[in-house]
Amino acid sequence: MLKYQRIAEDIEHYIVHNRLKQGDKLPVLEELRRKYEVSKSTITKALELLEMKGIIYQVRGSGIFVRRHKRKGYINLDENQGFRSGLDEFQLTSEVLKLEVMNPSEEVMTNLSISAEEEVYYVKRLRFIHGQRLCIEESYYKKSVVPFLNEQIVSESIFNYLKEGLKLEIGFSDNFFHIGKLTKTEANLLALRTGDPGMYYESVYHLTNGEAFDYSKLVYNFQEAQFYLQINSLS
Amino acid sequence: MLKYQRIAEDIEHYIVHNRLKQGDKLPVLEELRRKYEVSKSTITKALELLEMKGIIYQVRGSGIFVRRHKRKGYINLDENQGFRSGLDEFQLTSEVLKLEVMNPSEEVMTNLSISAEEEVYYVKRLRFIHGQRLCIEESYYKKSVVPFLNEQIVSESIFNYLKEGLKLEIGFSDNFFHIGKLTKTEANLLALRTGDPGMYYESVYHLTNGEAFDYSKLVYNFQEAQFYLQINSLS
DNA sequence: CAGTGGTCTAGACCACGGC
DNA sequence: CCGTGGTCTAGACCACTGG
Repeated sequence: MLKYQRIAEDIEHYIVHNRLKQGDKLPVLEELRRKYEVSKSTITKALELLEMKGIIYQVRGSGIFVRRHKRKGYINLDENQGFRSGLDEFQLTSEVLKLEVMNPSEEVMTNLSISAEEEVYYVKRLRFIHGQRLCIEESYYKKSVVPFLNEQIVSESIFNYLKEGLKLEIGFSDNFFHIGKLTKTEANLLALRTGDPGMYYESVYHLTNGEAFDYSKLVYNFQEAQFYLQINSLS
Repeated sequence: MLKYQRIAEDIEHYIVHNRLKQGDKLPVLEELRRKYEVSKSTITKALELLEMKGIIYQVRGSGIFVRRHKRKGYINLDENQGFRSGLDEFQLTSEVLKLEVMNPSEEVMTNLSISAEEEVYYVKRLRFIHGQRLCIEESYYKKSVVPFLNEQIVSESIFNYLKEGLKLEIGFSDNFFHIGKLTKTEANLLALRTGDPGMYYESVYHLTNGEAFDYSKLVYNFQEAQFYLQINSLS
């Protein structure tokens, strides 16, 4: 593990452990530099990481402050699935509806940039949060990247398996969503009524080398799904 | 303007101007360094910025590549309002329903971290996209930060005024949303039916010094609203 | 004007990809 | 093995905040 990652982690732990609140001041840069015995740039890099994660903000001429404006019960879109699995705080379980190897449809071919010959795993799950129906999930994984899946893996956290088991390095994702009315089939699965509100969410996940390996389509239950998102300015 | 910002902008223009596509390779780091006559770290910083913005991705041992998986007609949540105003591509107009100075409600006090005495501007607008009703927006601006607003400013892009006119430096925002059914009042404004799907979106915008200055509540029309979001891994 | 964070440099060394 | 991006250092200088 790299120095700046270790330092970032340490500072994050420090914030959590000391129950620091929004706006609380952290030690100044020079002090951190002395504490960790690294160069200024390394500390800067660590703080930059924490800033991107929405954990702190830095004010020139003033100091480094804690950013903590989350609301309880909201799912963080950034750490959804592929990234920092912040869903641990939620009791998330799954019922596997389908698991098979297949050839991709046009839609899947487009989103994963593959040909009709390349096989994919198809996984359809019903996901529960605190025992309530949260969403229907249909995922397609490139078989060349994810060579094996079974009922057990798929009934737990797939992304955890991809990262811990297969050591896949996930780089970035493209996400699209809109609101609509549930079809009869969708409503049945979510124990709602036809025409009730639903959020339709699509993701394409890429490895660090840019290769797309997962295309997922989700339909969220309007009664259970609430999200939050921290955005930085990036001048 | 800083060196690394200027370089990042230049590279972005280069990508757009040469119509580079997803996966196209950019010149290698050393070449860019020579071209711009700066140190390696400065180029790295510029590329990091572009990476965060979702414009490129870098692969160690391989190169720098263009990332361009947007879908047309989707609103980018990152560059919504406060940030890179990418809404220019959409024909966005507003009808002002209300504009007044008032004392904050409990809800506004909490979200802006202010007391009951501190006055705020209240703006209610109906926003149109390509002439269609996109959303109802209710915004509260701290009067101490935004001392003046009038009908004309408010009928155009408020954030543009805040940045260009007032020279406010926006640092980050916290965003929350969920799905629900429209009330009668909401449905009337959006020309939909009571009980139709809607997306309820709340934002709190902060200056670079961490001070919250805008709390906004939006209700999106399910027929017009579709969003995208690029997420990076941030190990 | 002292304190604090931000930019930039030059250069050493490391880690990964692909031939 | 070589080319490529990533980390890290030490230090100079700059820009903003707040008393």
